[in-house]
Amino acid sequence: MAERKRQLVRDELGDAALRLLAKQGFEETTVDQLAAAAGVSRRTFFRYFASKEDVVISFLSLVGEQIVAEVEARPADEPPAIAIREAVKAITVEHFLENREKSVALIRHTQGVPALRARFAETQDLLRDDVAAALAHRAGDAEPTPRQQFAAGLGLMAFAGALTHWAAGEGREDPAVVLDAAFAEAGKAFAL
Amino acid sequence: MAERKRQLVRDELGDAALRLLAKQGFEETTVDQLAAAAGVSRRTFFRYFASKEDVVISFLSLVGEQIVAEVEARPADEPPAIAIREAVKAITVEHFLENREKSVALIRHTQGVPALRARFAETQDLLRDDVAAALAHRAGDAEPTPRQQFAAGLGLMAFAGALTHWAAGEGREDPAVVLDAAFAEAGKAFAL
DNA sequence: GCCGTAGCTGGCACTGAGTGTCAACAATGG
DNA sequence: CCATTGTTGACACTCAGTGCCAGCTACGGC
Repeated sequence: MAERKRQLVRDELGDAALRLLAKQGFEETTVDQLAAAAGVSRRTFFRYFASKEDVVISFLSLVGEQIVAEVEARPADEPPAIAIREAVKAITVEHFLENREKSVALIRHTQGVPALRARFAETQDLLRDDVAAALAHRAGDAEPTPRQQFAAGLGLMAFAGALTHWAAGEGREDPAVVLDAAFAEAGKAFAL
Repeated sequence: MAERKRQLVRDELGDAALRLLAKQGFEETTVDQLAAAAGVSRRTFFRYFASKEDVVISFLSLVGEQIVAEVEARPADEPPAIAIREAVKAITVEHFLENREKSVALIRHTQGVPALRARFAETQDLLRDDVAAALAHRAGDAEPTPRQQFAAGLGLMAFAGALTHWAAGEGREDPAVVLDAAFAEAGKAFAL
């Protein structure tokens, strides 16, 4: 129950921060202001978020964990491309359709602010390892093969591309359709 | 000629920095120490490198520029996968074979230090846009298509994978062979 | 109800990255 | 010999992130 309270505080803190960031811009806002906006000290802010970027990015990396779990749960004989596509589809639809406006704003910020874009690239890079490991584990291998790593990376690129496209259209399109299109294009990337 | 001198100073500075970083580790070394090792002030260091990570990464992003130029120079009817592969091969062989030890150390550091790995992911992300633009320009398009973006991304992933593999083997293998293998695997990433 | 203890909080001080500003000091050209 | 331009070092400053400690709360045992 202490765990639950901690999560509650964290949500509260994150909401206040996102509101302020949306109003002032990321680079123009200091951590002191974020803490003040939520009514806590700067020190406490850093007990809930490892960095200023973390407030924005943690949302994405939460999605990441669930994608990994979903990939792992997919049938072992399914091709990697399909497994990732369906995993991403399941999680995305669930997460992004509920609070569309917030998601669109979040994605836009992540694309537009250099520091956030960098952090996004970083987390995606780390996530790639985890997805590749999930693919390997699902197939009964101990170590991911290069091909599984490339599949994971390409799948996440398709995911990111779909997110960008979806956010550019204000989130009006059906995520499943956008994702299918992105994965189809990604699959033809190296077509001769 | 002022330009040339500036480049000279920059090289000198970079060399001294890399030597110290290799000895002490990246996180354990402050910018003050890097500056002192080269005999300049901290302020001057930042006139030549935008950040501490930049000393290590700028080498990679220099390679990036040349890859873009090489892609652009490739025949327009060549498939993207081949164009990127050959472009990367040409640049890589030229750059990494000459000073093998330095390259291996650089790659190892980039993989091992979280901050550098993050920066690498970031620059690769930016480079992807440039490579995609080069592909588009070469094909006569104004804007890169999603497929070209995925091709650029997958090509750079293959590049990075090949670098890792090559550095893991102390740089004893033939880069061209390693790259060909990586691109072959990458091409099968989404095979069904 | 009393008390130790465990977790959370705020305040403080500190390190280290990165930036703006300015004065001193070449080097260069007329 | 002088003016101009560019480079450098020094200083001060902001801000992110961390370590440390003292105070406060809540909770279970007695």
